[in-house]
Amino acid sequence: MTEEERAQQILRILREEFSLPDWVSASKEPFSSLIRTVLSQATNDKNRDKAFRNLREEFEITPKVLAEADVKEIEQAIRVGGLYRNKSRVIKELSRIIVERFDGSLDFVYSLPLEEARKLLMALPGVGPKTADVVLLFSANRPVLPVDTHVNRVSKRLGLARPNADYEHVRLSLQSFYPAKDYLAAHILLIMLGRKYCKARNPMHGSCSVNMLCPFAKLGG
DNA sequence: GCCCAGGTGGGTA
DNA sequence: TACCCACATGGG
Repeated sequence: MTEEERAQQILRILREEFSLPDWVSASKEPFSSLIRTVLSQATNDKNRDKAFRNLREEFEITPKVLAEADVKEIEQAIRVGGLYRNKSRVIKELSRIIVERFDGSLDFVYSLPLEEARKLLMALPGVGPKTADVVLLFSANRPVLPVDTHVNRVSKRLGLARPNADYEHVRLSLQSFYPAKDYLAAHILLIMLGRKYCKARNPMHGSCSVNMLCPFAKLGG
């Protein structure tokens, strides 16, 4: 079996094992997508959602409104999400930059060449490759496959990326195995696999191939 | 009480 | 370039 065939088989198994949530097909407005993604950094979904709801109750989620908002009020709204001092500063500051530099709009994510759009996003404070790629994929359906902590770990354990690969290498490796139409599904499904079977520090989950509960036990090594 | 969660940026060698 | 660390709440 070639690497490509193996990668395809992995995706097939994942599709059988997990069902993609409904929201996956809905594309989201890029600015609110960016704010949600910043709030999600190193935080669980529940707290991210609470923080986003609280923020939306206090403020209209637009660059103009958030650029002018009081940082302390943003802090109070998003506190439940954790890392709230950093994130509140980041939200205000990136909003200000979007107003001043991009005329208050992230519409460039739809139109600019992918690498340019990516660079512009990553130049915003608090926006690294993961956050930029999530916005590009989820709101503009651009062909990038975001690598979060689960995707990174699981990809390496399944041999979809080299063990010492950095963010870009993991992303390009995964993208080379799948057609662009599958990037979203692969991203979500690898996360679901990581959450369920391949915990970071649980020795029982040290390798998917030795955990008989894991669907990849049947793939071996 | 301890560990983890859909990262990023700043510092050090 | 390659690590190391702060950031911080809530849930299991």
